[in-house]
Amino acid sequence: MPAATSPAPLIRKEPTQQRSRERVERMLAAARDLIAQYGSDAMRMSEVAERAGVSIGSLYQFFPDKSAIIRALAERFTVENRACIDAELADVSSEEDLLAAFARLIDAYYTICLAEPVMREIWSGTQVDKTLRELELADSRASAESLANVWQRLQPEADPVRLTATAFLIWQLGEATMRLAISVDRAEGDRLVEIYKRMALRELMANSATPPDHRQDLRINKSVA
Amino acid sequence: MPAATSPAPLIRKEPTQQRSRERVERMLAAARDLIAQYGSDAMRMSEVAERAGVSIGSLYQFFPDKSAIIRALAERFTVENRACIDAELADVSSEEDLLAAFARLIDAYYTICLAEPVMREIWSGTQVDKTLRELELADSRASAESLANVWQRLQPEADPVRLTATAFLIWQLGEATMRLAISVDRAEGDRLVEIYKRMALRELMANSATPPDHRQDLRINKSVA
DNA sequence: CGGCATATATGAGTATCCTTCACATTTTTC
DNA sequence: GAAAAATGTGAAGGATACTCATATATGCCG
Repeated sequence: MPAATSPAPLIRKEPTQQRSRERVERMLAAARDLIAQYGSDAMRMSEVAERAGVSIGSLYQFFPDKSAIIRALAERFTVENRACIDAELADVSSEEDLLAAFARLIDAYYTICLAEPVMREIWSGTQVDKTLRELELADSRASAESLANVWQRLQPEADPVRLTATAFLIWQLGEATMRLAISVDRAEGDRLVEIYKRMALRELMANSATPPDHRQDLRINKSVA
Repeated sequence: MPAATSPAPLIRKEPTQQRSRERVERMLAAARDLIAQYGSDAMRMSEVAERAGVSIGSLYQFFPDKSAIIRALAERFTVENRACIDAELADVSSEEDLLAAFARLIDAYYTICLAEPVMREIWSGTQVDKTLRELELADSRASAESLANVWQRLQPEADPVRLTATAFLIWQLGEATMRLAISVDRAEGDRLVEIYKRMALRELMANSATPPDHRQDLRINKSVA
């Protein structure tokens, strides 16, 4: 469990006055627009400042560095998503519910990813630095945790470690699929998401519907090297 | 089908003389060492030159920019892998063969990823720029193509488009799993690879063993937005 | 050998950014 | 209304990828 808490803060100093809060919003909006237009690499700190109508110094008063702005935007996105996910999983009480809810989540996530050029650019940008990656990982673990909890509730006798790991992987692969899907043309993207959905749902079913020792012949050699 | 050919060349001018060929090798070796030690971000062009015992100008005579060196290293890696993949898939003549070969490939790939700090650093580096991503994508498509071909041979009546898409996704998700697995601790990494393997193999079986309209109730809503 | 063309080598210099800092201005507090 | 805290400024600093005029080595032809 490396990097539990963020080493570099997302914001240097929380703006307390009304004026500065508005300015910070303008900075974020400017960054957002610039990223949407040219990608996070091409985003220049000086441009963000200019577009927001503030000086470069003000920018750095609140955001410790360039990646902090990008992370701040990404975080808003993921926070929104978390709410969506928890809402969707809240009233799951059977396996059919779980499968249906998961399928709906995938579709909803795909829709959002397609509609949000900012996220597309952030994730495909080269400046996806370690902190952003860690943020994404932490978020993914949290989302997977929600899924694993519901799942565990439906299958109390399943191995929690394995369930958690599976949920985490499913989630991570879901994100990988989304990034892939939005980077190819729409038709292929749709196809890929559809296939992923089938794979994930199948795994959800397999883990809950059958006793653990089903199909053990597949495990060719458990560990490598 | 965007970005079929590389817009930026991997090398500016192929070294023709013996002397320069050796120097280019030294540059690559130096880059390799520095990346292995501190990651591709921390790699400085000036350091590469110094370590290789050449001037900064010589470096730029052969490599158009920093990412070109990284890509050149990545390409060597993927070329080796391609050979490995094709060899493994060459004498597949039944579905059992295919499943076994695929499982072996995953394990082998995982072993390599664990053993190659260079690749670990390259993929986890922030400077995974568009060109590298495109290179990876193209390579992935090629590998998936090999898989799809074998698969199609075993299942002539299957839909080629879907088969190709599935092979591509399986491959891409395999790479995502590897990157994830080597970025967490070993025990969790092993677990994740194992789960991925199961998912992938299940998908391989499902697509070949059953008629297409199996479990259509899973397709909650086919297209989104 | 001599000389011309081509390939290769050099590293100080340029360009581009991110980031800092000393100082100015506004807002809050008492 | 004055001290304190928060906020604002932009020129200057610093890091580093990359270029270019110039120099040297190598191959080639007579």
